Amino acid sequence: MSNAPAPAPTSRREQILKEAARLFAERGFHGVGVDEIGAAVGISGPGLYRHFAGKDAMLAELLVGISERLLDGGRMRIAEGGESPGAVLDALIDGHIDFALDDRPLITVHDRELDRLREADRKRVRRLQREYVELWVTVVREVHPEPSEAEARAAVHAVFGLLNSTPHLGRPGALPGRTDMAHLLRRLALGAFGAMADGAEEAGGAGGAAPASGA
Amino acid sequence: MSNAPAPAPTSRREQILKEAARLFAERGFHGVGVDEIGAAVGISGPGLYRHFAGKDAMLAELLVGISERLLDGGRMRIAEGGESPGAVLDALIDGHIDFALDDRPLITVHDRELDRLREADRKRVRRLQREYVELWVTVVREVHPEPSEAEARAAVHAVFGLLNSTPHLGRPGALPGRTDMAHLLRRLALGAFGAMADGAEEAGGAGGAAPASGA
DNA sequence: GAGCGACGTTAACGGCCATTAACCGCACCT
DNA sequence: AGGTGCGGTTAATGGCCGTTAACGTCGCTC
Repeated sequence: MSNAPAPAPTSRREQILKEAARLFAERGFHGVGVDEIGAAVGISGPGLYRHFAGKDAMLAELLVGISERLLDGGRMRIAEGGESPGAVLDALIDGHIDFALDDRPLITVHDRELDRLREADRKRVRRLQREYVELWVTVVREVHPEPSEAEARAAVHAVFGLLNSTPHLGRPGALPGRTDMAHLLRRLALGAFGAMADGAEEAGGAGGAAPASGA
Repeated sequence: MSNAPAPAPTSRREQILKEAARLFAERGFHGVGVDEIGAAVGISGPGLYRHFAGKDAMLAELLVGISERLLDGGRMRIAEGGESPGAVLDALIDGHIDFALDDRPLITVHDRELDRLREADRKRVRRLQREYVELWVTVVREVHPEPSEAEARAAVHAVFGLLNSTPHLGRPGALPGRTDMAHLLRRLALGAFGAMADGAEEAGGAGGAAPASGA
């Protein structure tokens, strides 16, 4: 309950959340004042309190929202099931890349401001994150059974770091465009997972276990 | 006689910086009060002003310090020159991993609080960061000449994200120990760079394509 | 054509927090 | 002894900022 008020497609709430995400990403939760957030959507200061209980509530809704969307997306892709575990992993990677490229500010805020939440919300977000990670770990281990679970989990975290690196990129166009970037990130991620396996089996079977599928 | 006030090697300043780094990493620059930092080193509150001009000064010294150490380390390893470009890249990676594993808080603060600096300091830090990246780009392109410079640069950023992922790891020991972690990260990084190259040449060589050199 | 609820506005209030003031004691030198 | 200065202390001070109050205005429905 309590949800589904938003009748309109892009309600005021969503507009506020979007701007808040951008500002939080740029200057940090504590670095942004409510007046700024208000100004960003054309209203000023305390007007925000008609839409949110407080500044904390905005952050909470942002973080929970991201985590849920990531997890739901992951579950969906797994449920759809590809032709092989490798295809599912590809789908997970592509999904995460879309997210990282399209919602940079959210990604930034996501792993930066978690501790500013109230205990309850923080636990909820952590739970969602953990489930998302475990989703990946499961799939990764189907594709690459050799490494230990601890290794696989660490590798998943590392690949998240890799995929989430886009926000750190400098403004200038000294970088590939969106499409090229997506392809590059996908390759890098697959390469990393492949190397995780290669090292673990030590067999020297460079074959890479035919990790990918697509294209 | 008072117990060793420790005028020793690790001066009060360094002690303060270390604790400040930890706290900034945990709760963010704005999230930490000077009283907390003071308490962490046994003195309280404004006593810090005997050692630093202000809270900002601590952050500035931290960020400049990290950036300089990273860059110097990188330059040194390049100057030493390995037996091959691949060996140099290995050295860069190992160096960065040591840093990431030993100075987690610093790494966290490093790419989180950059914008809280005064214009001058921020520019300085950015310059150092950029030089460090370019160092890597140069070496990477010697090992893997095929990809464009833009791709190589993006890949370097991504690998930084991968290597810097350690701070995000949960407390529990559900993860590899330091040594295993270092080996794993190294493999992942090399795998990513190898995949960057594989994709660029389109050779279709599914395997690791003998990415680096090292062991 | 009155009433009401959604949405804003501006003006306090109150707390937190970085920074400064004013003051202290010990170590060390002469 | 006497002075100097470094490293601390506790008590203001002053500003920023989240939040609340009190008050207006549409636009809608009965």
